[in-house]
Amino acid sequence: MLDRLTLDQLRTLIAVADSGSFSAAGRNLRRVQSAVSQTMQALESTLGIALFDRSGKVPALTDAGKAILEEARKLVRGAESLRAKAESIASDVEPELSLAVDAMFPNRLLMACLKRLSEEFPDLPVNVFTEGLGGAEQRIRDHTARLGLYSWRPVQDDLASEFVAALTMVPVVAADHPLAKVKGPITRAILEDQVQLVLTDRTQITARFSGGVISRRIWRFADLGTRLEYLLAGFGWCNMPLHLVEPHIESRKLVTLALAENPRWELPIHVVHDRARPPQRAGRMLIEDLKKYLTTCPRHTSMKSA
Amino acid sequence: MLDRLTLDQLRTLIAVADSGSFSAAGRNLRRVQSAVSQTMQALESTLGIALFDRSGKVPALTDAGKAILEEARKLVRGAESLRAKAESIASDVEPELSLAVDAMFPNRLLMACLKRLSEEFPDLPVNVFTEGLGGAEQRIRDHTARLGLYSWRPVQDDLASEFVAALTMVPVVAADHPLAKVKGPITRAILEDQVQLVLTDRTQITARFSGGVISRRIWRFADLGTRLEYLLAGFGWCNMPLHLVEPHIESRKLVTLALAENPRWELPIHVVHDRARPPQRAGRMLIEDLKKYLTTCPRHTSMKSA
DNA sequence: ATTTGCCCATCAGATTATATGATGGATATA
DNA sequence: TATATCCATCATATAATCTGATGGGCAAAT
Repeated sequence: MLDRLTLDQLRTLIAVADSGSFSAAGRNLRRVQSAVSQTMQALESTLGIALFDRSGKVPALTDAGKAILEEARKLVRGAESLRAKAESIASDVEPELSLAVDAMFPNRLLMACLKRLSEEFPDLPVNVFTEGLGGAEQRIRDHTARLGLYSWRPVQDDLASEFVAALTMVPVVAADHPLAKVKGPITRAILEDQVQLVLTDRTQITARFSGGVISRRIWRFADLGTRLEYLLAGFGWCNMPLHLVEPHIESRKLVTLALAENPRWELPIHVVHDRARPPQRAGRMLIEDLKKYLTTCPRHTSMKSA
Repeated sequence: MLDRLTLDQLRTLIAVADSGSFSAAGRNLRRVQSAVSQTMQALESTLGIALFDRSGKVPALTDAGKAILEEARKLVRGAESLRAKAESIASDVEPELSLAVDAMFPNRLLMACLKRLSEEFPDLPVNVFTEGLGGAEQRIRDHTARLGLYSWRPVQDDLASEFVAALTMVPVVAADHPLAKVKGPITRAILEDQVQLVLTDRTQITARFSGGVISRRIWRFADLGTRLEYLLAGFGWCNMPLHLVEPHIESRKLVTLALAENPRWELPIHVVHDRARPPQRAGRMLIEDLKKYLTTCPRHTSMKSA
């Protein structure tokens, strides 16, 4: 034995501290009391300090013993972390799964897929980050998320993507907005004078991307929810995912604009990961489920899949 | 054995990775090669993954092996940390010693004491933080320093202190400053109209302490060095520790002011620690040395000790 | 092609460490 | 006093690790 300190000694110390006596620890560890006694003596001998005051009926931890107990807990947690890593390698399952999802993506769909994932991998920690423009990609790049679900930009050598869905986008305005009263197709000339409510990128990733901007007068918002509120309040018009505005259209709070150009268009959504960090079993299962769901659930009529 | 993972297995893995082969690792660990081979097999069996690709002449670490190696290094460092803690408990020596020292304290004296400390405890890491007004006490409070050497304020229930020295303070001005030309004692009325160069507290600890401020016109500095430069440049007067200005006085760059009140006064310096964190052997030795040095070295004539 | 040096896996047996069960002493409670 | 529970120590059984021998393989030098 190269060095006499062992993880077993430390686990036994923790068991003694948590159970209150050597024999209780032995019962918990399914060992005889004398084995616990000997292991504690071996640990004291290895470290060269007294961990227990044995003047009472039951040995009491010394101050030194308490300090070492704390270190022991850290070390045993580290060992559990190493074991977890080995297990995830062996099973080809991620130790955890972090998703960065565009705020436009339909949450009901994602929740259904994540519920199934949780049933298959009950111990898998899952983080879901809802992000605005550019935020999801930023998370892939800084490794705070493993998978992204967002409108992906092409020509990215370090990122790999798969098309998952096309999000139907419609131009809408509040029912009491002047644009709602225009008869016939709305030309670009009419739109240019109206306020367009535009999403802005908190990051610098899409800073130069100005696709879809038609109006000369622009109000910018960093998140979809705030923009929707201003839309409903009649401040201007914008393109919105159909599934997010359908209830408001049906309740006549919003009106679809009949544009002369681009009346409806599709925003493609991809699942994206860093090429150096491909999805393992859990991630791959989630991706397959997302695609399957989009094929087999026609009630998501605003969605299209490959 | 409660659990088969051992620190010895992990140390052996590290030795193999660092030396390049099982037999080289065995030589480093003073073991036969077959013991290393068997230990690696036991580790692979314990974790359930292949750590080595054995198709070549020398086993090569797999990707999984590399990932586990990294975790192994963390864990072995944790074990070393626990051992260091046990050793410091056994020897009643601090694991490390951090000092927060007032910038006015004579560095030559402190260096001599620290040199002796280093000889007595060659493995003791030492940090010295030189601080302006209030900075040293802040470090004691936020536990970034264990001992402070500064002009201590009384009535601090959570801090304990010992008087170490009295620092002689003298009012000085640049030789070409108008104050240097005044004949006879300088009254308060004269001083009040001149710029006084004052140290200010970066922290809030002594924010309300304005002792020693006489002039109506005040320039504030956060550090002693900058203040000295402005003093030498003739911007104003101030009280300085004698040992810091003695060379300038002798070279006639600075002149001592003959004040009608308080011509010279003493700034008491204490060694301070948090009551909950008393000095152990190393700290106690340093304190004793500081006191002894101040008694036995009369060439530090600007210093007084208890 | 042969020789030399170095590498590793496996084996049998020696050595070391750990677990078990018995024993006796101590403490706390009824 | 009797009972229950605790621990340290001991002798022995069991398990784990180390050693040295053996044989196979690879790479470089002759």
